[in-house]
Amino acid sequence: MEVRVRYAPSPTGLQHIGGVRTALFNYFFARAKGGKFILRVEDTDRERYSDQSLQDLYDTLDWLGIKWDEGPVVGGPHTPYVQSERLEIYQEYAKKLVDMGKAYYCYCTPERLDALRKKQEEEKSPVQGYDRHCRNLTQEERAELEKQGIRPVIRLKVPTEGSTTFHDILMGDITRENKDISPDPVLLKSDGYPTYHLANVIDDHMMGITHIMRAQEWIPSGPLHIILYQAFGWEPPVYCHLPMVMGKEVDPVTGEVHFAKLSKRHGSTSVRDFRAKGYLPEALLNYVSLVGWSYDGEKEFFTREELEKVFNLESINKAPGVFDYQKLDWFNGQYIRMKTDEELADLLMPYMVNAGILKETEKQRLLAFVPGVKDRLVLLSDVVTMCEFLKDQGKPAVQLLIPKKMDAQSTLKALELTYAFVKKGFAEKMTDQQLQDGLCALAAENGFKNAAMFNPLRTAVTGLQVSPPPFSCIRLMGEQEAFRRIERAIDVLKEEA
RNA sequence: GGUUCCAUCGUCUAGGGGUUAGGACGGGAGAUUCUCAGUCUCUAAACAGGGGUUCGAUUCCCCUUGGAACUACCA
Repeated sequence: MEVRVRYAPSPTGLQHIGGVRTALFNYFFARAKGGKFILRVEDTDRERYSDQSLQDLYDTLDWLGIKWDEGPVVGGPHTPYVQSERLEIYQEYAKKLVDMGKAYYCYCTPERLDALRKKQEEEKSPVQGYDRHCRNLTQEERAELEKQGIRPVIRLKVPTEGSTTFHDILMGDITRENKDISPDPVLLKSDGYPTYHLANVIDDHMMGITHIMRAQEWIPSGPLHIILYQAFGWEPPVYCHLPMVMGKEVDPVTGEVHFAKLSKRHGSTSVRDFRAKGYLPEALLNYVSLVGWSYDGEKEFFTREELEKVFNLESINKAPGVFDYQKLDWFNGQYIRMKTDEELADLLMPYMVNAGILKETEKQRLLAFVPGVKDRLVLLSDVVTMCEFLKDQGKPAVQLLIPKKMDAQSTLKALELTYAFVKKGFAEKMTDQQLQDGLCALAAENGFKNAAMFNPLRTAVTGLQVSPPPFSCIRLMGEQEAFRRIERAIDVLKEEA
């Protein structure tokens, strides 16, 4: 049987790491099995829905290179794939359940439910949730409430006795006493929209989903969904609950470490933010795939294409995993280093333009600068701070120009020699490597250490003591400006000497 | 509180009845180097505790402890 899996997010916020991990695992599994990956938009929460969230979903999957076989935009045999366009289906099936005596209309007001909840909390009642007030209303009582114009919800009749078990490929059998299952959850809201439970079960069935891969936070509702499948007389799909992605937080006061669902963490975990900071899609995809899944414990670099072949359910971990920002950073640096200068320049350009450092047309300058920063970048956005030196700080302080164990006199000599050489080198269109080798040779000839040549040059050109390689900096800022700054530094040294 | 799930270095993980418990990030040390990075080498660091089962358990079972999730007309 063909594997059919889906990613079914709710467009109520930006796509975050946890969601993307679920999407990825579903997608890879489908590809590895030669099956179909379906995208379904679960936009049944009208209060929290936003168009931007939906757009963000598409943008994110697109950025990661994840294409869906069926779903919105691309269509498919089970159109529509957007739940708000399938309302009649849910309503019809909900009514069917009522007709079969497996669900019922409930007229309880939000106020009554609130009061109930509060009371249960105050009394520390071991029983929580709906009190099944409307479960056994008579025809007359219902007619009366209808007359009052109350729009009812439809609730599922959860059996009060016995237990329900479902099988999870990772976790094994999971059983819950029916009395512990959410008492008669709402299936159809008073606005006519379905809740997750209803819509999810109906769509998964109608769309022929074979494997449900979702986060472990859904385990508690597993039995509930089984009851729904049974009520409809449908065969439930295979379940595979994915370990959660956790965030680590250290209390700044007590120093206590604590963990929580990453999506509940403060701070940015949206993919859009990662993207904006300059994480590469291949790095994020690679790292995220390794939270909760591993290949052999050794190999950890995977392209998307490799994962599409090699991903398997058996190697998914059961325990939740902590999202490690440092390791992600490391991956990002590694992937940056794998880029060609040309590719990296293209990736960096938007950051330069955005920061007002370069114009779109100045790619050649950036290209000349790239070799100097490639090994230094962790995030693409780091390039902006690495261009700090472009700002003219004015005359450099003498102490900054003079390297350790040298004086103004010798530094002056070194910088003059360096300047003469650099000027000539640029005039002769030497490469960075030639310039570097040449300057080292010059240092040796004159009994200077390399640092005696490079450090004053760096400070003269950048005004800083830490910077990308001087020649790279010169290429980015332009020879004219660089030479002006060197001459100015020479003047400073002359005054001192 | 109730219910359910989980448990190998700080983190992600490999392994599995008999191993020097392996790798990676991060940490530490060193090398390279014009600064910072990067790169290379070395290194410290783990089977939560207690009971079983067994000739032998980190591995299988139970309990404890710890962590997490759920407990909405949100998904």
